[in-house]
Amino acid sequence: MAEKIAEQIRLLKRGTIEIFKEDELSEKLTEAAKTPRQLRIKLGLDPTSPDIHLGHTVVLRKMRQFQDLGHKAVLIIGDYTARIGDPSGQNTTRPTLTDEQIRQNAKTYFTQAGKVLDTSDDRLEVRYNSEWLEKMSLMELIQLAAKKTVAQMLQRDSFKKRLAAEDDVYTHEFLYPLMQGYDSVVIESDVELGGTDQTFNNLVGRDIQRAYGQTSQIVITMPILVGLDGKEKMSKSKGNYIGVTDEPNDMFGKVMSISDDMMENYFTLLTDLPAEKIAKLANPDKTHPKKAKVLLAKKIVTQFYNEATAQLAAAQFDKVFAQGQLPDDIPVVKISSEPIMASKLLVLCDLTSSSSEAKRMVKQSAVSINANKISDPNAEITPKDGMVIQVGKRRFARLKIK
RNA sequence: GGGUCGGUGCCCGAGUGGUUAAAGGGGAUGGGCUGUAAACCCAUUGGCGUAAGCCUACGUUGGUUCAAAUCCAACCCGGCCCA
Repeated sequence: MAEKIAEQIRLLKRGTIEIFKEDELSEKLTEAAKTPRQLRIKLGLDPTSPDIHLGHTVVLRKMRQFQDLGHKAVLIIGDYTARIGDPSGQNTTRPTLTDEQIRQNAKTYFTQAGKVLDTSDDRLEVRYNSEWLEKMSLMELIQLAAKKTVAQMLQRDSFKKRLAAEDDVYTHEFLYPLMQGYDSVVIESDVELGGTDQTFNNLVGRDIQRAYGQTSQIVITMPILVGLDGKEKMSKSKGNYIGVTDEPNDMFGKVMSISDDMMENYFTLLTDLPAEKIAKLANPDKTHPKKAKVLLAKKIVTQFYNEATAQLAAAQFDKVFAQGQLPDDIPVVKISSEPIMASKLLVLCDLTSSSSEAKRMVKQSAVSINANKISDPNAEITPKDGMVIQVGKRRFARLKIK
């Protein structure tokens, strides 16, 4: 029994940054196994952006491990909080969403999370926090706010930094940690998962639960996945992300574009490979980095599609980028056979966003027609069936005369 | 409420009457080199136009001027200090 629990802890610890606190987790797991009962594992989701990417899956994968051990995932859709705005202060101009948008986002979010999570009824519970927050009275809110001091709130790293940098910190931002903590009380969570950026909020949950007479949840923090640029965290707004719904070829290509020193991290957080194996793959003396990266890309594509698709994506990648051949699936653009100026043709094929950009591209010898580089943006092109226009390395269009 | 500083392109930031589509940096994109890696080198980075050129842009609105991101006024928004 004790051994089994130790084994579970070992598994659950993989890839985590910190567990508050490990011995409590061990107690909970032991108690759950004895009773028996399912632990309730909380994860808060922000439905302001509908698409989830690999950064989200780091935490979702951890959640899946808990599910596989028999526990229950409780997803909290922060629909109420989303209506107010962004707590991180990253982007003050973020538009406030309508109920309809939020609901829509939550729905797609859920579908996408299902690619990682076990969605069967006894393993997953989805709750919207408007369910209880909407009903909260001002008095109740004041009582909640009375549980924490201002000094405690100012401990939060992002508040501290922003104050030091003389950036804005709005009063309502203090309410987010409190509300999230209150979520934990309502759903009686045993464990809360989150990225390290959520550490403060999630720890507030522990205090709030205690203040409301509950046992404190265990907080497990996961690393923030670095985005494709290798610098900032993966996020949709920064455009450095791999979405779980990205096309296989796209997904594969994006993984291939990460820098070598990010590979180990990606292997650890995004695959189930054992640590020893990863160490071998990440060591350039033992494995050629390109080869290791191909494996990583295949593993990732396989997770969201299947192995055969991953193989195809790998073959396609090799064909287009290693051998410089054309990809199989080039978007077809219908066009009349009238001669057209090159710069206009590019816009028409949606290969550039403006004709000014098109002209620049041509001048920079980025454009080729049927594999022949062109240099005059004003050249008249006579469209032919099957003619292939290429801009840069990865933008293609095939013409079809209508 | 008072004082003071500020609001510039995707971001940061220089510019204080004309030579400003606006220095410099970051980012991004294209080319070279490669393994669509990193590093490095070169180039591009508002729109329309075949071109000459035209249009739009420095918080908002109005004004002064031949000419305004730059001067004036009012307003909106924010930081800091004081209360």
